[in-house]
Amino acid sequence: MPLSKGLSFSDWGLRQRDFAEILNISSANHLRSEYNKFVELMLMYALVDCNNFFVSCERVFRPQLEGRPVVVLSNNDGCVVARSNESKALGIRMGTPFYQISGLADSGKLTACSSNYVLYADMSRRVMSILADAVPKIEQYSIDEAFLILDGVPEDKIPDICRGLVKKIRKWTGIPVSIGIAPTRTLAKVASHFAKKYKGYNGVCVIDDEAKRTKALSLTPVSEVWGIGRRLAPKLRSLGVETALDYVKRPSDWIREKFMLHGLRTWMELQGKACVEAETEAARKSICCSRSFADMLEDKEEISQKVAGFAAQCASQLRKEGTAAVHVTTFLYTNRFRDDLDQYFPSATIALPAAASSAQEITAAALEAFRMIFREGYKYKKAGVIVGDIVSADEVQLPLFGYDAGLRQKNDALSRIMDKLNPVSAPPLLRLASQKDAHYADGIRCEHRSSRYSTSWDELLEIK
DNA sequence: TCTGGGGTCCTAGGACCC
DNA sequence: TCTGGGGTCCTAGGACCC
Repeated sequence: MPLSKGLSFSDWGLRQRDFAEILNISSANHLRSEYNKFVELMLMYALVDCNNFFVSCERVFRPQLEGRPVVVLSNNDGCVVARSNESKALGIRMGTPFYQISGLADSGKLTACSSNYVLYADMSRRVMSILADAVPKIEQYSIDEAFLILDGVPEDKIPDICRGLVKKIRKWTGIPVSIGIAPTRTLAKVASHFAKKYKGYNGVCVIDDEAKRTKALSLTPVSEVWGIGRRLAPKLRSLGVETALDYVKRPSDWIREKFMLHGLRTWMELQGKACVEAETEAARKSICCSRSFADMLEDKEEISQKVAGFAAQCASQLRKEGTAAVHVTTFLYTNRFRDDLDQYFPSATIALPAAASSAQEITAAALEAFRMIFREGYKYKKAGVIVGDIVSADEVQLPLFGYDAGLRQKNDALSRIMDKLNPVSAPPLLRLASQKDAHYADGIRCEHRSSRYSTSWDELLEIK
């Protein structure tokens, strides 16, 4: 099949069928036009990544932590979720349970911070708004990462723009960032790792020619590639694939057979052929609220109050986003680390007669599911509620029969009052009776939490 | 003693229908 | 009594990301 620019599918080392599948194309005519578009699309992507983000946020308000080993802990001060370069150098790994390194903290060799998501969300908002002001469009990928969409920006200007952004963000927010620039998202990720790792780049690394690409891939362990996780990395190593370069050198059939479509996408991206699409701004499909308990719980009433609290939080989030959900799932976990105890990981899903977002309806369904799965005699460590099949609130279809429209109106009205009265980031004043005094964030251990410097005047004034 | 939370996508396999 | 295969839908589980 002849194609534009004298290229054929085999030049890409791909079968036509795989190509169509990767780009999610079904008709043959469509395939040709999409392929031509694809070949001509030669965008550059820039990935902005905040360095050790949670640690950097803590350091902005406690500069004495600069240059010292610091970690940020998960909820319940359970395990390490962020590390400074100095704590990485101490050999502390991501996900390490805190009790294994609390000795270092006690002896003053390490500073451990409980996580403070209100602070991190606010700092993230500041960084993102600087980026959004500087380029035509950004795609926020996570709390600490964003892709810059540089349509219409001359390619040779991009590195300078990015170097300017690194300086500006550091100066205005105190957060250090690294930027990777490359023709695909996956390669931009690789580039950002280099920008972060080697001081000489001054925070910006560009992969824009074949020599740089090959060099970068040969220095990148396959386990660090975006899309290759902790399960696949050992499998790849056992097959003799150590570096990202080893990976792209394997034929596409081999990749396809062993790692399927997902692996093939990564393979193309590493060759510099973009096929990971933009994150669509589609609404989310589910919302989850879950917590581990500081201690294991056995009492049915106590756990049901927690579940009611998670459900109320999900409902509140739905209303905030102007959406409603059809399915409500409740799940329970026993303590998976305790081999000596009986294990039980049940879940149940309730389908509502119509998509809902009121605290009453979501909570009632979550509790119904809870009653279906709860068994006496287990020690529960975690519970949660997921609301799924989310639709926009103004598109909710009400059933014709067997449905109390008046009750729904009352429920919605009460929920609106709760939204007005309850503060955004503090325990709510108004709760359902089933919640008793349970708020989704209650009962969480956080003995090392910093102040909410950026969002609370009282706490800002405490800075010494 | 102590081990996070919140998402997405893909695939395999079972149920069911014709 | 014996025996088939294809399509669709759904769900559970596994992989990934931060």
